[in-house]
Amino acid sequence: MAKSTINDIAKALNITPSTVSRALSGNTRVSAHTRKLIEEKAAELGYERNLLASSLRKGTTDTVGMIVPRINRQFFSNAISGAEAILNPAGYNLIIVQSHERKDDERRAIQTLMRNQVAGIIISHSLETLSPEAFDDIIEAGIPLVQFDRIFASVKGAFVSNDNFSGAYIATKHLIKNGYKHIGHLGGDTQSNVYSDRLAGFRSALADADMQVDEKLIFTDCITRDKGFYYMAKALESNCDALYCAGDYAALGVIEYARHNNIRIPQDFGVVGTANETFAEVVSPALTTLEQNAFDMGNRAAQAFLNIKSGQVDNGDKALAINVPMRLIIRESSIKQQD
Amino acid sequence: MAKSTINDIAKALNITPSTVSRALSGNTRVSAHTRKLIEEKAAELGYERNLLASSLRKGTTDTVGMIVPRINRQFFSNAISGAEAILNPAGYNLIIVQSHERKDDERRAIQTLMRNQVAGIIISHSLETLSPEAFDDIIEAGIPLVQFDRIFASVKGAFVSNDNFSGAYIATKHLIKNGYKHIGHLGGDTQSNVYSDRLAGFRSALADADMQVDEKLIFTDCITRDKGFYYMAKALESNCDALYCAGDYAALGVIEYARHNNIRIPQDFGVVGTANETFAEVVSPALTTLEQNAFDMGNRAAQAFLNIKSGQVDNGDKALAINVPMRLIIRESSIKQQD
DNA sequence: GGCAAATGCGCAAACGATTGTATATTTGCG
DNA sequence: CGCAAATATACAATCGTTTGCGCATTTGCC
Repeated sequence: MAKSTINDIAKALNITPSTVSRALSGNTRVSAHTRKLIEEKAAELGYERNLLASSLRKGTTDTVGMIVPRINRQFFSNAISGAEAILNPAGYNLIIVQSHERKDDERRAIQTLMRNQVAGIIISHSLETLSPEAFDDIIEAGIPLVQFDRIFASVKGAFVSNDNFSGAYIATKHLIKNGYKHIGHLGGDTQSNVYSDRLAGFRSALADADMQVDEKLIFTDCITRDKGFYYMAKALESNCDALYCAGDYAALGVIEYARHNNIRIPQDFGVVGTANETFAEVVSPALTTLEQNAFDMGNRAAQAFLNIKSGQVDNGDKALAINVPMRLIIRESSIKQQD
Repeated sequence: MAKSTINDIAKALNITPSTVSRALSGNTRVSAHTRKLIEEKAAELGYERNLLASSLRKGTTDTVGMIVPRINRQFFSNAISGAEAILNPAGYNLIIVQSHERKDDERRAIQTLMRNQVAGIIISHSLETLSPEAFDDIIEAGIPLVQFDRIFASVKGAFVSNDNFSGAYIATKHLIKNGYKHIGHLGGDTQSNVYSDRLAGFRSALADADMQVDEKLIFTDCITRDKGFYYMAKALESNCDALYCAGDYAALGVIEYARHNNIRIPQDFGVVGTANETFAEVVSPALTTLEQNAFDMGNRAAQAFLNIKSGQVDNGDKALAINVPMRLIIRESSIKQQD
């Protein structure tokens, strides 16, 4: 019932807490005999080390904080699993906090984590966060910081991002190769590296194919299903015949608009999404989409943290800047068929 | 850079740490004048309270641990958000751990949380966990415990579950009303309350309609897409014409099998799923499904924790046993049409 | 003006674990 | 056997906060 401490064990055995501590923390000089006694007593009393006390004394915790906009997105939940897969074996616990895409929540999350003396912070910032002062605070406090996916380039320190530019380039190229002629883009807020890079990749692919970019076909606040539906209508007014969407939800809206209006995908209209959400494979027609290797990104972000922690790389050093390739998963929605 | 402490503030102001502590923690007897001085100095030094030290001394933390099988399921991520929505305003932080449906991971998670002296634990156990000894440990250690969704009835203490029985009953009834004659069930491991209750509800609905239950049409290890696909074939061999599935992924497998084999849903075959995963609305035909109000459940679980914490209810008391109703969302896949 | 109550703050002991240093005991070796 | 070295344990300080107690000083009230 009442939690037991090393002092209880010490008292019961008529020895000092220091010996108990040493015995329980492993290797230091304690005789095999007393060690055995201590271990037995500890088991008997159901002793569990109080990590608060331990961390306070040691001045470091084995907890890493991870802040993401929302955990109910495949991308982020997989990234979390990827980070876990590295951190747990390394003896760290991961604590996960959602910012709900809100700046204030994010700030609060950072504060909470710092007050809890986390060993490091891995973050993908909320879309509402436009300036990263809070991030600099983290580094200044000497806490290892790793940004992933959504990056503030101005912040010192490690980051792991998708190669959004190349991904968008490939996706757009794919639409071009399939014979679509008037290709548009449903993107997100270009204040975010994610969306500005995707837009840039889109433009670049068209330029390389000597195709004109029609600015009327570029929408930069379109990452939801509703918006996708809405802007699809707009795009059609400008004779659009294909869209590269920076998000699958927007692409879904596009597909639904097409279905409601008897526009045949992929024959009359091509669409490529981004993220490979679960529904992408299942929706009809199945959605061609750019996959982000979320698990891998979480993995690398965690690895970057470990590298900083182990002193291989300074916190605040840009040495750990990683761009993870994206992969185009080709399905039905973008394969133009002759009829 | 170097983190500052109340001692730093005290020294700078030539007062004692106790006064600083009192000033910073609110109301106690500190003059307005010194309080102001302290607050200014704290801001100047960028002071952040060290929660480890604080909690150690106070003997309690403001952190609640939540253990779920996986965060990348709509149900669990929404339940987490629901819990957050209650706990954050109440001054608690939520730390989330995944068990990955593994018994050992779950055990480790419990241990970690307890070592971190969490204020309480909210858990939906892994499917691998068949006996709940670890749960009793939690209560014995005096830590408030709330089970949600997946419940061990033998464990003392609060729980919040779906009303799986009534939900399955309604879903099955719906298929009956739509004229399906030979209805089967794709369920999960009946060692879990979730699936045994759904199976019971299914049986009960058939019984109340004076319909025979064909045991060959009941499958109890079928909650994945692949299994759904596979058992759909089996079910058809026994002339099945509708399935109530205890999970949407299995229902998806059913739909895919039907599509590949030119079986028309809903005309020739009816299907109802459970959980209302994102794809349910999007798949074609759109899937009729039983919605679990995950957010609400998380909410109530958190509320139950608060009730225990505030002393309104004893930890280990069954008084907080809540069954949350499920709601049938009727879509295309179960509406038998005459043709 | 005198006395009780309230106020403001310091002192010091916790919370539970870790760890540098000191002390006692044992061991090894010539 | 004697002495140095190694081993096993104890002592005590420390991590940063909180908090009961105590002592001044101020305030309020008759």
